[in-house]
Amino acid sequence: MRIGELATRSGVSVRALRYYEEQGLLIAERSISGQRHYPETALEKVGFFQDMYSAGLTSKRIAELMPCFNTGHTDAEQRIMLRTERDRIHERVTQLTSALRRLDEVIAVADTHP
Amino acid sequence: MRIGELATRSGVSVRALRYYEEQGLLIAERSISGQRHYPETALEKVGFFQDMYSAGLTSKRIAELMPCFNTGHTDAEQRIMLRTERDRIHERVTQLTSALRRLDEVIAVADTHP
DNA sequence: CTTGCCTCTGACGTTAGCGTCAGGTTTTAG
DNA sequence: CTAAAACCTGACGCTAACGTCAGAGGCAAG
Repeated sequence: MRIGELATRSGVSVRALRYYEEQGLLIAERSISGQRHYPETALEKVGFFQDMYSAGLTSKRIAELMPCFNTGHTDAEQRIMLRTERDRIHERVTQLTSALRRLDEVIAVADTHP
Repeated sequence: MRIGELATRSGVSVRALRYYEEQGLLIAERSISGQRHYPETALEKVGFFQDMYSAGLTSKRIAELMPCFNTGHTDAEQRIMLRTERDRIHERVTQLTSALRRLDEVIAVADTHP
């Protein structure tokens, strides 16, 4: 499929998809005229990118993760990085949960003092 | 206390504290010579800011929250905003948890295919 | 054929939360 | 008293993930 279709189906912008290619995340095949063509599997990858971005990983980190994601094979360094990111995200969940509690307290006070 | 002490005690930079003041979040009293002086309660507020920032709220949003945080009183509009932010954070926790699961899968594969 | 939508490559703009000088005053330690 | 350390106000820099033109080519329909 071409870039517009992938954009609408995956819910990201055309610009974002070209950006992913710039970053080495999602390199498309090209038609003779130079237009990008993506396989169906690109959809899944874009979803993975969104998850990772929303988890606070950088493009560079995600690029480093792609070999693992594609082949399921890793070296020692990659496994360390995987755990590092995992732990970072986990800590972030903890932080967010803490923020959530604080907001809930404020909300509770707001409800009893209307 | 002065800005340097608050910075070290709260773990944020002096620049950040001045930035908070720019954003209307934490306005210090001034000595005659113009130096900022903070009460002890500033520590708690800075912690609150950090929680909110880390939860993805903007300075503007946090500024809107401060009346609730300070006085415990809210109007209808503020209560709506509180719930909106709360829900946003909750959704983000869900996203992060999803990202965490994906990473865990990759890690699991990595461990069984060393 | 041509209309209209899609795509291409640059390349500059944006936003937020600070970092980092520069150049000058104030406070503190000895 | 003096030197170091801390503080002040601008003001420019930075990064990341795109947004947003501009200008030009590509492609299915009528």
